[in-house]
Amino acid sequence: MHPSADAQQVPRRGNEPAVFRDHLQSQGLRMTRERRRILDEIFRTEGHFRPDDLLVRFRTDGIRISRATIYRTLDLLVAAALVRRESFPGGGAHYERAHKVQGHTHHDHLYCVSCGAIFEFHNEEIEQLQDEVCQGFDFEPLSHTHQISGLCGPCRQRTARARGTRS
Amino acid sequence: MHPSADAQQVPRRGNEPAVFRDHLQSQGLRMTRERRRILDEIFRTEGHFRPDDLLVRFRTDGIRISRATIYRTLDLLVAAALVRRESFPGGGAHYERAHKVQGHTHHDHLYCVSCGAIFEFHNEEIEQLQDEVCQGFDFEPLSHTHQISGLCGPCRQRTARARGTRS
DNA sequence: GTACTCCTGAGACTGAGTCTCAATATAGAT
DNA sequence: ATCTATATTGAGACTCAGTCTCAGGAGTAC
Repeated sequence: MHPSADAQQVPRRGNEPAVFRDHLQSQGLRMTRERRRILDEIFRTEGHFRPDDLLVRFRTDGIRISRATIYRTLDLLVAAALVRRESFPGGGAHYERAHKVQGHTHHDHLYCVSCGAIFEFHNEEIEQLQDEVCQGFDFEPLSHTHQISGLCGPCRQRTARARGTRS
Repeated sequence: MHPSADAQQVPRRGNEPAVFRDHLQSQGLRMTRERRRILDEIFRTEGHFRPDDLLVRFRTDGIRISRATIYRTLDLLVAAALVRRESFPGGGAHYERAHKVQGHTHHDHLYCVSCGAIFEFHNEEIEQLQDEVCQGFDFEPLSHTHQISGLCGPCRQRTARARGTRS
């Protein structure tokens, strides 16, 4: 890959409004006050959030932005690769800032199907293998969701015992 | 890990009813006609299915099993690691037979955020690294969801161009 | 067979996310 | 700065997956 091209591909931290504007323009879409406010709100805070969290925060601040607009804008931000969507079994979608932006790391999840516990992990080798897979498909990875479901320590012992005793 | 224990851990193909029964018994639950029929129906066919697909198939065969029972049973099958749950952005959950069972392989997904195209991939090295991650957490992996979202060929060119021209 | 509980079905219910459409705001041209 | 074409918004109705309730039915142990 071209190192110079790469430098342009990875948006700098703080550069999100320009990236978003470019994405919108490329599709003939407009940067509106609502879209800018939603973007600002997301990049003002860390961590996961749900669409309704944004709605509540805006309401609290006396800003009226409709639920429909929030959902529509989140779709655009995901398409622009600025925001990442994550969904856990049994819940609505969560969103978070994309971690392609310089200086961020990201994590994936272990999910216990029995008790619902969530653990975070990060493995650089897996990340690299993913990129190789994508190359093979002429696919540009923007984000990913990697959840391993299974049984954590305590739950595992219970289920393993039950399975082992009878066949 | 103990190789002998492993042989017991991996259910043999065709052994699903016994595995399910054991799981139920271990929780003080019962193997009912409905649960058995749902299990049979799932293991009679290959591929993904949605809960309502089962509902329709049963209706077609003149078997009345309620939606509630199907959902409840799917939860139990997931907990017993016989069935795997997969959810794509913007759609309800899909289920499929778990692939820990001998003689099956499984795949993960590339998902184009722009056009919605889905590609399947399988990478054995990633699988192994996952297992290592799980060991580090004292976590028994039963299934996983690994989706890479991004841009496929045509969509990628459009977005990459838009991002590259202005900064 | 009896009893103790778990299980099921029907449909009401919940909550996330989408759609509609009239009113409004944006980007670009003049 | 003004104008115009058209993208965008808000409010709420709507859809649909999935959950809950509860009265009647059915496993399982003895």
